[in-house]
Amino acid sequence: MSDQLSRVFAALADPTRRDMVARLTEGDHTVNDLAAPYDVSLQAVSKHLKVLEEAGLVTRSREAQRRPVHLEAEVFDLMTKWIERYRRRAEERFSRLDAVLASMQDEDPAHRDHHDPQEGTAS
Amino acid sequence: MSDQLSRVFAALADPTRRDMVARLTEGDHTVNDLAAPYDVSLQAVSKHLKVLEEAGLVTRSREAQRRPVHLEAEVFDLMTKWIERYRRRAEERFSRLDAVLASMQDEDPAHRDHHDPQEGTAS
DNA sequence: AGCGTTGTCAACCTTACGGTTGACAACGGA
DNA sequence: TCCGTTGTCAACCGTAAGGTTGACAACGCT
Repeated sequence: MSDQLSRVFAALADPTRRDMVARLTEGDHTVNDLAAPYDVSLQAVSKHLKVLEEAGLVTRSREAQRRPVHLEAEVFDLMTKWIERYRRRAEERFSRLDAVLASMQDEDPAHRDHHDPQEGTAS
Repeated sequence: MSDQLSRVFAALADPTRRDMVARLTEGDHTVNDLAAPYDVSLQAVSKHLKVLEEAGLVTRSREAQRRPVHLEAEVFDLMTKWIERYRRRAEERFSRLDAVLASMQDEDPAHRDHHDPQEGTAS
């Protein structure tokens, strides 16, 4: 679980943590505040926050004895970039496939061009 | 780990599985084929594929004794939707904050509106 | 029919995860 | 100064994750 992308995905794999992130989009919250809706101990929530923090999704400052939690939405970009990169690749592949199928319908089925689309080097 | 969104995030939290997904954007692969680059047993790869399959990211058909693995890229939308939804919320909040700050400079700082925004249900 | 290839299933091991309780630090307010 | 509030740290527990090895099913080939 070394790299950040893994930590971000792992952090968001938990429904409680996703819900916390969702609520933090409305503004900063204290830990008690965040914990209120869930039927778990405050300590458990504290642990969840640690996970979110280590993923870079959240930062915690100090304000007297309170510890306001703040969402760092830029980290979303990390995921979006990864997802969009491979979604795009998959779609390009579909287009290529469509093209091949189209040319197969167009032309004489006897001897087809074997398009052999260039294999892109993975990552 | 009941809901699909959790399963998808969890599936992509593993670097090996992310790499498999990345390679599958170039086209279907057999299990042995997929396993080749990694320094783990074939059985481990088989398990990874099971995780990806249960997350809906991948399907497996049959072709003689081979079991070609196919990427189901539509599942990406699940994540993108979730991410974009809350990213947008966070950005809207920034805009509102900017507006408040602007009005605070403009107006008398005595008493401001307390917005108390409606809590969105995270699903 | 027998063999090699391809892949899964089952059992097991170790480590990480999510939860608990108990102790305690840090701070504001009476 | 003492107390309540807020939150973290540490120890522990049960379960799931990711890895291994061994057995074996399913199929093509000769």
